[in-house]
Amino acid sequence: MDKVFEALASTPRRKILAYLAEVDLTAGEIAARFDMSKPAISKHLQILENAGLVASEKRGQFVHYSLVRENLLNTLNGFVQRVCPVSTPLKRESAALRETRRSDPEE
Amino acid sequence: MDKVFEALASTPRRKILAYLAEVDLTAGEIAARFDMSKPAISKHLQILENAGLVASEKRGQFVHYSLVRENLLNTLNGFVQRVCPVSTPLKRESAALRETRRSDPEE
DNA sequence: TAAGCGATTAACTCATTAGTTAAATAGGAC
DNA sequence: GTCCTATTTAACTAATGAGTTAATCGCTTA
Repeated sequence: MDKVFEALASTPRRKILAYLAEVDLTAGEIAARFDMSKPAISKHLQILENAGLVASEKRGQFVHYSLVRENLLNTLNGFVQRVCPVSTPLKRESAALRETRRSDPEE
Repeated sequence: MDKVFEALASTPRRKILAYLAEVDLTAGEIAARFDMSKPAISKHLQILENAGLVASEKRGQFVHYSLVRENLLNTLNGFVQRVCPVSTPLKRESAALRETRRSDPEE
């Protein structure tokens, strides 16, 4: 959880997540979208992966990155629950996502 | 938004928010719950207030701090929307909270 | 096998953050 | 006014984070 919030604290990292929300990308494709060196992006990707927010898969010489939505939702949901115990915020979202994944042929 | 995620990146600050979710507290009462100096807590509170996550009110020599739920929910909601556009996560929560506040005699 | 490209690691710099103690500010009580 | 308490500000230190360039690793292909 600490790692997730730590990872989310950086604007470029949140931007990476936003890109990956649209489509899976290789490290190079991600780097091309930023005005920043590749090693810098590589480090950001490591942090995101270490936080469980993205997954990487090496295919040939490319490394493909994809978003891991579940951990993000669970973490934010858990925190919101603790701080705003008024109702049940992201529960429906998480449930909906799990449902989506279950019927998703990929992955 | 950057400020919010920045503020949430610190464990003690998230803990402060959790305390304030239960009850309003003075700066001293908050500091008493941590193994940390008062100036350190004061700085954390400033960061939280600057991010719009807490509000302070000086009453006599005490400064009372309270949680500002709306900004937290809106920010997290907005981000989740961008990254998980699958459905409508925190919208109901925000709506419910606004409803609560509207009919709340306090504040 | 040599060249080239994608990606990461290494080594380093610079700026920022988190914490400290000591001092200042401001209210309340005597 | 003087003292005491609550809180913040100032000044400083130590650790961490974000970025750089150069070097390395691994895969592809000619």
